[in-house]
Amino acid sequence: MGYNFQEIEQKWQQNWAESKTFQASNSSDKPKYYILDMFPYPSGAGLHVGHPLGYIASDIYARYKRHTGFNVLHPQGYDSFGLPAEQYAIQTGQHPELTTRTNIARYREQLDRLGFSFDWSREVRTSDPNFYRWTQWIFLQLFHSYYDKNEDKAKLITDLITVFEQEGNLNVQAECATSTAAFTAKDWNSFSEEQQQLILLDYRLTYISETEVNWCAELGTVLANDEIVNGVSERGGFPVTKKKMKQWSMRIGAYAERLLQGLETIDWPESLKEMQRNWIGKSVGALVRFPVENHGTSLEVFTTRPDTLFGVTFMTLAPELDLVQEITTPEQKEAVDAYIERTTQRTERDRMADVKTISGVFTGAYAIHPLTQERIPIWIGDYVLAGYGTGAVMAVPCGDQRDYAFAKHFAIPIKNIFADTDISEEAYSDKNAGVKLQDSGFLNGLEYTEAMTTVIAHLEKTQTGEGTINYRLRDAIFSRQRYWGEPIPMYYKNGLPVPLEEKHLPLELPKVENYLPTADGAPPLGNATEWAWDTQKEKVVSNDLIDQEIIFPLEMNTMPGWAGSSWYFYRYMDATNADSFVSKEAAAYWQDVDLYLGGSEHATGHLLYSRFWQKFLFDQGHLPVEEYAKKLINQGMILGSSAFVYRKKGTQQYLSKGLIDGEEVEPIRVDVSLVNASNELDCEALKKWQPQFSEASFVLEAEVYNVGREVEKMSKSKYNVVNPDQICEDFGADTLRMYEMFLGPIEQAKPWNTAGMSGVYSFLKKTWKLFLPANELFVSEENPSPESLKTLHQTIKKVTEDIENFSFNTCISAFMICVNELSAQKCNQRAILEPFTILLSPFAPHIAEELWSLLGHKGSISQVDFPVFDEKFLVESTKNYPISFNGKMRFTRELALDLSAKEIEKIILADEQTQEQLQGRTPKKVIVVPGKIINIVG
RNA sequence: GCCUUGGUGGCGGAACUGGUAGACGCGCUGGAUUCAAAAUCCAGUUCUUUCGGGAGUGUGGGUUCGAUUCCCACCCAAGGUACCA
Repeated sequence: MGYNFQEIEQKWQQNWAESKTFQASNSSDKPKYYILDMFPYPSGAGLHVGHPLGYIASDIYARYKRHTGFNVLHPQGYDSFGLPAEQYAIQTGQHPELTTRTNIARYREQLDRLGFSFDWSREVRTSDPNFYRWTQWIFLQLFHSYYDKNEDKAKLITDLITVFEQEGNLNVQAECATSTAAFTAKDWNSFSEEQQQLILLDYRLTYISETEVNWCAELGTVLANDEIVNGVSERGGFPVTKKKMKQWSMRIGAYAERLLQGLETIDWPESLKEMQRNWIGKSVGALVRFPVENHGTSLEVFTTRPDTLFGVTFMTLAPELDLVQEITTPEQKEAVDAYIERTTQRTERDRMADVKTISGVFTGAYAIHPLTQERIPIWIGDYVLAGYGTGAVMAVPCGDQRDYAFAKHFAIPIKNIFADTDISEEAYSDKNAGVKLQDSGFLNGLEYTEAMTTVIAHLEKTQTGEGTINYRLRDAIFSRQRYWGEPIPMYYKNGLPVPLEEKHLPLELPKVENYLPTADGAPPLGNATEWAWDTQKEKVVSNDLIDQEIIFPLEMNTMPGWAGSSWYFYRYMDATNADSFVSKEAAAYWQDVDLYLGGSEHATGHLLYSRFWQKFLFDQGHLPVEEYAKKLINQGMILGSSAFVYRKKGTQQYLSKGLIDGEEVEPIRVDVSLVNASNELDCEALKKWQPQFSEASFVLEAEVYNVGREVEKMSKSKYNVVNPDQICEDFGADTLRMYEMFLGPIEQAKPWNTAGMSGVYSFLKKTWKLFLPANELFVSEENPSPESLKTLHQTIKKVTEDIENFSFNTCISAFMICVNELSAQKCNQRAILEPFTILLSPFAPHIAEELWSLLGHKGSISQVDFPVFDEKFLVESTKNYPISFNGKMRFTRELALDLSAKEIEKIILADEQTQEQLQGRTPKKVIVVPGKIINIVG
């Protein structure tokens, strides 16, 4: 019979499910360990071989941790809100919930087949009302909070109201909209309810504002910056334009500094931390005020180089700035208006396309230099962005390349304030020590660092500016014009948003007939007939009943994809709690995620937003820690290898790969299952695959049609998806698990190929044969030989170290060596085979369970203690004498310390083994380095 | 451009704090077994060679008795980011 993986795997998967082997408890004498995977979006294409990569790795680690005495939480769920299900609904009219359910069932089936040790009793789905009621609840908490800059934490908005009533906002240090005006307690108390609410909206951590958004007309929705790639939508590749809309936003900017600082406390990959740092984009510099000539106002600019203040020869404003209209002189008005008109018409895409083109217009106005009182011309130019800093820059052409190019282009004077530098070709933008300032008043002779502190001190003393810190991170837009997402629990009374109360959650998604935006441009929820809030009956009622007194329209936007995923990892701790998103006790027990595994593509999305919510919920006392994931590992994607056929233009003739040179052909992707491992196409199968190929004729080379290959992301639309089911069928889950780990380091992206599968498969067969050489268990109770013990303990050492380091590919090599050696030793002692089975069980759990039970054990192997490495079994044959010889010879450190070169030479010549290796030759040179190793050059 | 990571046989990839480069697997070659094939087992496999050797970890330098590993400069690839003042 041999190794019957199908029977074994089915048997143990069933056994685990029935005995609830992997259910975690929320209390235990053992230390806790929480290992988390990024939960999948259940797409219609099903699971492909890339998905399980991370899950296999985390499963190995979770199983290892159970073996080493931890109470392990290893849950799984589904990020089940999302655009694809909605797109599918638009096309087919099927409710997204229905398709999502079907997809989840399929995912579950595929996941189960791989033998994961998930605790499914804690499964979560973000689209489940029992889950999203808590997403909505967190949204309300954010709405009821503001950020106090003095205490550097989020506080309740009711506290802020108390302050306003007593002393107005004059002393309030809080994150708020830039437009918020100052008011006294008296003012506040005289404001109408409506005015008060509008002011509070400027302070809330989630707020409504008119924002310029990335609008994608084809998708009918707003996109976040990270959903846009190269100026087109990540999904579908549709054009994106700017549009002003009323949107919910999250004040993530309030947490910029803490998000940055927090990175120092967590063990995440350096590259990912760097990405987040860049995204937050902290710059230290100064705000400088330039009074505008003949105007009451002054122009405020942000600069990272206040030391170059004396080098300013012009100012540039972003064309969108309101101030531009105010200060433009009548003579320049026409030119300025024309320029503004031109820039607004240009889409983001156009603007990116010609970064090199320099454009701008003089406004006719002048600013007064705060230190020299010189008149500085004010220009506008679209290289200045309205959304960063103050939307205005002081231009120092000698020190900034963009300013330099602008000045050259418009023949504006350039003043060199850097002594002994050449700026005839380009600006001098380095901050090197040694370069002294000149022509810079009281800064003359100073270098960068000194000049910075001196000038900032001076600005602050003369009240013309101050040192400041600026962040690139913008507030996150939270509204989506989509159906398949969490409804925002708000209704509108007199145009102002009013939150629902906690007891009214969840606010469930209404039924709609049509998932597209309405004819008048409202989001899909505008199609719902039952989408109004009755404040008396406290329930959702029909839109027809809306009046101005008690029944109001509900918010029609839904939440973005990252809402549910920003906190789901706490729900696993207490998945069925109906009273809170997680109980205090469960959160106190599990605390945080010890190890989080997922792709780096979420670096500036999910992984940043979730840290933000975490800090907020921590501030409000709902969670015990400020960072939720101690350690994070990025697993690399498994890429697909797409296959191409080449159609001769305008014909039904397909040329083999080697024949396309010099021909006009169009490459067409074909399903990879139609191609064999040597890139040969099954032509008959292709004809049947799609109607467009039914009339195809093939031009072969050497009797076969060779396809072209290209490595790219695995995706249904690229026909390069390889699905794990067939591999489980042919080789078994244990082989697939080990093979995916054997493919290479976990962090690395790698193309999928099945070429090496047979190696892993034959390893498992050899393992089986080691226990059952003649289809029957053959195990002796004798004491094992020293060599077998040595092999075992070497393997224990290597496997333990490699698991701890997540170096699973080398770990599997160690297993292969071990089995080869034990086979060669004809080892069949229980004392060796039993520990070996435990070592193997995290990787190949099914075969390990089977062998464990064959060895006569009752119960699952999964909780058995992991074998411990014992050095005494490693026979120290190499202790005092040459480890080996190959032109060089190595001694232990102790020996090298004690002996001189001459003495060592004597030992070498006296040693029989060495003599043999030297084959009669005498060493030419002996090099002794005290405390190190000795080289003998033969 | 900037930031991050990486560059080792025909291929995927090993090599701990500098110490026998190429572990392990695939592929390939030869052999055993078989009527034959599959499966299995054994041996070989960086390149080069006049069989003594010689060269070799992207390129060029440097430090060291000794460098894939450390330092400098450059080239290339992947991912991120971009008129961010």
